[in-house]
Amino acid sequence: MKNKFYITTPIYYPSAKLHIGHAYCTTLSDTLARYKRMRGFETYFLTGSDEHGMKIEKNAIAAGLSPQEFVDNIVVSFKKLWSALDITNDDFIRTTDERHWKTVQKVFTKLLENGDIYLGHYEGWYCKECEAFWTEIQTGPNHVCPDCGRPVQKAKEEAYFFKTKKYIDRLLKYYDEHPNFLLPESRKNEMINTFIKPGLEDLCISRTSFSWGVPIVENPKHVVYVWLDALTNYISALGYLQEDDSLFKKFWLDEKSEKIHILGADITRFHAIYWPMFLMALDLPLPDREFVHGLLMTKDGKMSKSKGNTIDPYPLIERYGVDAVRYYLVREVSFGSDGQFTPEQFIERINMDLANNLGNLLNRTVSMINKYYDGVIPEYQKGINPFDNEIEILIEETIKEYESNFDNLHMTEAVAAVMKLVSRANKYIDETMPWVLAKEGKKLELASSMTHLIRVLYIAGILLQPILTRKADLLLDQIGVLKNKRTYRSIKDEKLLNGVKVQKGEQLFPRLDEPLEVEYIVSMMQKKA
RNA sequence: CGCGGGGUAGAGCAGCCUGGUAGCUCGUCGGGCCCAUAACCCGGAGGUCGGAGGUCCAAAUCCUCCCCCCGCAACCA
Repeated sequence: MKNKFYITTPIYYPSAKLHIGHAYCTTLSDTLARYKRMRGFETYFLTGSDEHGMKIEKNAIAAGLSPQEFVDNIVVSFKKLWSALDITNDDFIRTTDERHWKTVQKVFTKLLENGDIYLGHYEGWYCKECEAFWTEIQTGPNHVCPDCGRPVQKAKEEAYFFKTKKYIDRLLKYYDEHPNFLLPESRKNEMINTFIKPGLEDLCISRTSFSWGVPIVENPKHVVYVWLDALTNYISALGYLQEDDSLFKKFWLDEKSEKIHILGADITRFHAIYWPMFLMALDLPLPDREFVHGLLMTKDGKMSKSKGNTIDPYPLIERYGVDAVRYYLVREVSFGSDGQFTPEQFIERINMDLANNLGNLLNRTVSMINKYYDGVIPEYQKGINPFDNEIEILIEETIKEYESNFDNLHMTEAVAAVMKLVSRANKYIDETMPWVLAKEGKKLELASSMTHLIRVLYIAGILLQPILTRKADLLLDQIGVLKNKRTYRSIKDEKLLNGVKVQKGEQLFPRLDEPLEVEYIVSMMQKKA
């Protein structure tokens, strides 16, 4: 059995502000990391930034800064966003970190010595004005620079290439033997049909046309080009080929560690084809799973800088709180599918699930315990009311469903299962009608009704901790759970809350005025455009 | 014929692999309740499952063709 867990997000490119799509990916990863920690796995969660390349070099010059100053500024904003979203990354790797450079250079040397790399020529369409190479497809039929619109010329430059052919068979075999390596499954077929079958080209891994990158020791006019640099972050952050490689041994080499990369569809090819090849060439174990999440789109399609339809997560966090935003991201779109962000659905999701269902259940339950028991929770007993049994069984089922869904990276479904239990508890109030039981003096039945509701709230509070990083605790505060009883191990303890005093607090999630809030979000979106 | 995903109730989605009463959330209409955040609970209406053909006792589901939307196409999660 595995007892360690290593999870990574992609490293984002600091050429523009992060939008809600980035927040989506990182929040889901964080939720998974928090879940694993809660389940007792020793967990290491990595995110970071991919800071090299010509685009950064150019943007920096335009801003009158050195490339390093330029990325330093933007990375501050990355870290600020992750902090606002309560992201619990253990490390933040920057490709400009010295430790990363060292590892990349040593990796390059190793591949060169092993004969996996050769010096050749890269041929492409070159824009003299922008000093940039473009591909056939990027320049379009008229062969113009996608940046400045001027005509481009065919040009050649010396470059190093990685020999992919050597590893294709091994890669296909790995796909076969590890059906869960690349998820969802359709992605694997896409890789094979689109990129491998038509004949995979060798990968260009160096450039001489710009200098903002990791210099190649053996030939310093070259810098390492994109993917060999970027993908290596997953092991450079753990200390691979550095003085202290204890984390690398613990989380990458140890068979008891599950290694998982979360990534977006657009970079699947690099993660699913080249990254395993690099690792094979280095004679290192491959990741256990790579999960390709879907895209969060707006009504105008994919969010992009050029379309100007990106959603900034900050105003949402400020106005609705980190819990609401995290909940929305995890719950609204099934992890692995594409989804659409609309202001209406954002507000409705918060109102329906968090205010009406969860918040209201807490509120009505605590009110009744105050009213009927002076706030002291009575003793839990099974099977008193006709519907008690059903609730008891559903609690067990919910926990099972939650675990198996989370373990299979179905975070959306895991949360949905919890909310289904909460909803069932709201119904249970109508079924048992505690106000009638109170009037008729049916003490045993009334007590049972209250304790079953409390138990559902307790279970929900614990299970939602990886998502509702703050409000889950506020919920548990209100039902009087001691801080040291908020662990996963305690959820089986039915006597836990006997005699505990509830503490009615503020509404957990106040109901939002939908038309008003939709208007606010829309105005915020237009301000950006 | 570039590759992939999709078209199911007013909106958003599941079901399709392994054919057999079309399901979920929201909205809508009617009712209930009074513990609660105009909330909660119950019930109803609303679908020729993108189109055409085929296989079958039986097709949303399998096969063929067509139409439409979206994404990717070597640095936008």
